[in-house]
Amino acid sequence: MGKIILTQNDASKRTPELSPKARTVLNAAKKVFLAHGFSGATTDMIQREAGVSKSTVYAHFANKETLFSAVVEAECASSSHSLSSIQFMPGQIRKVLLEVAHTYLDIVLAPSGSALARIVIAEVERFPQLGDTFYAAGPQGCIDLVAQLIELAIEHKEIDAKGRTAEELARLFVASTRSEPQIYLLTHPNDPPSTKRKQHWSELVVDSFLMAYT
Amino acid sequence: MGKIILTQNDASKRTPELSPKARTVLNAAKKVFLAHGFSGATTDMIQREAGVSKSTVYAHFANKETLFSAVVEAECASSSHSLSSIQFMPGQIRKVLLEVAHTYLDIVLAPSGSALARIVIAEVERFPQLGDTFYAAGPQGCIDLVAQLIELAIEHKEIDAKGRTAEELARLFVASTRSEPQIYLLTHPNDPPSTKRKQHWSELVVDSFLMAYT
DNA sequence: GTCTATATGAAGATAGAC
DNA sequence: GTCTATCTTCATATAGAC
Repeated sequence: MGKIILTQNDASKRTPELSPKARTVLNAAKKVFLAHGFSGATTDMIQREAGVSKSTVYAHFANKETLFSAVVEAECASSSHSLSSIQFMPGQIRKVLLEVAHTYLDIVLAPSGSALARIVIAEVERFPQLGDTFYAAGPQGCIDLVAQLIELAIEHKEIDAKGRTAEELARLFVASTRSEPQIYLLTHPNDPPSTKRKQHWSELVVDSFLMAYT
Repeated sequence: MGKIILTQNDASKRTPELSPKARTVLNAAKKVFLAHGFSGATTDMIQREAGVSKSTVYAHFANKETLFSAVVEAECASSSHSLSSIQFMPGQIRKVLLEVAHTYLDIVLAPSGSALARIVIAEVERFPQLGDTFYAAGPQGCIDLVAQLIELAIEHKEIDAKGRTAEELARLFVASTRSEPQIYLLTHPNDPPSTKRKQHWSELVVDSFLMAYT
């Protein structure tokens, strides 16, 4: 938990010097970039959305690339926040894993989550470091959390790793949870899954995982 | 098997009237679009790559959008071809599933496979039908194959579906296989997984699946 | 059908006044 | 710092000759 609070401090300390106008520009840029991607977005759109002039944008951010990176990094930092509150509960491993699956799917499948994945995947060759930032904050962050939960469950004899490491099991669990709903949404932006579908998928994943490793 | 041959016929019949010049343009466009995406690619690049003039491009394809769609559809049609040769073998379910996993990962993680996924994900809002085409040819095509294999395995008592349908199990298996290596590669284009890593992941996925459903 | 040359429009970035 | 007006570049698409 201490770790989690430190992460939050890092995030808010990363951009403490942003003036109100700069924040207005950043919020407008977030909206425009998430909706249209890097190439599809224009500085005119951002300028209009922010209600400022073109040169105000360039007064606070050197160019379009800098602004894009700032938007993506801010989104990555804030996106997986809701996962950090999940805690291990003895004797409730199924319930805990279901909560992880629900929460992670809610992040990944939210409009902002899928838009973030879409623009990072689209632009990672132009902005290589954004791939690291996204993967670390998203998939790897969730894997680390689940690995900790699984280690505790192994100690409590609620999970039998069958010779695998907790990290391997976590990687498999998180991948299974995310994969199918995410690729479907990324290829069908106008057909988001219903709550019922998300629940059904989470149960399939968790029950299959526990059948293998109990 | 008859079904597979029909699919091949459809694919080759879809563009039978393409003149040599048009095919030259299409191949050049494939190379340029897969490397730079839709917005990043310019008709100048395609023109130069094909060794023709600008108006030759427009003589065969109405505009940049039409050319892009043609490229993506051709790639989708040809990409998952190697999966179709996999057949059920009694008493060898682990071996068969490992072969599916290896083959599917080879497709998904190949340079052309990941580039295809990248540009479809990036441009699906501009070209909604390409999302359908990609998902049907890729993930869903693999799910259908695995569902058939699992049905046969259930008949042979090599798999116990535990109340689930073969389609659900196939969806889970295919998703687990693809997810982690794919999202890693899509966010780290210059760090493709080694053969050893692919093999290790395939074994983790297949063994976990069989532990749950045997 | 194919080429060269060009029209047209859009978008990133800047100059100069306040 | 902020604005209006403009510069410059570049990409799609077309016109007209062969």
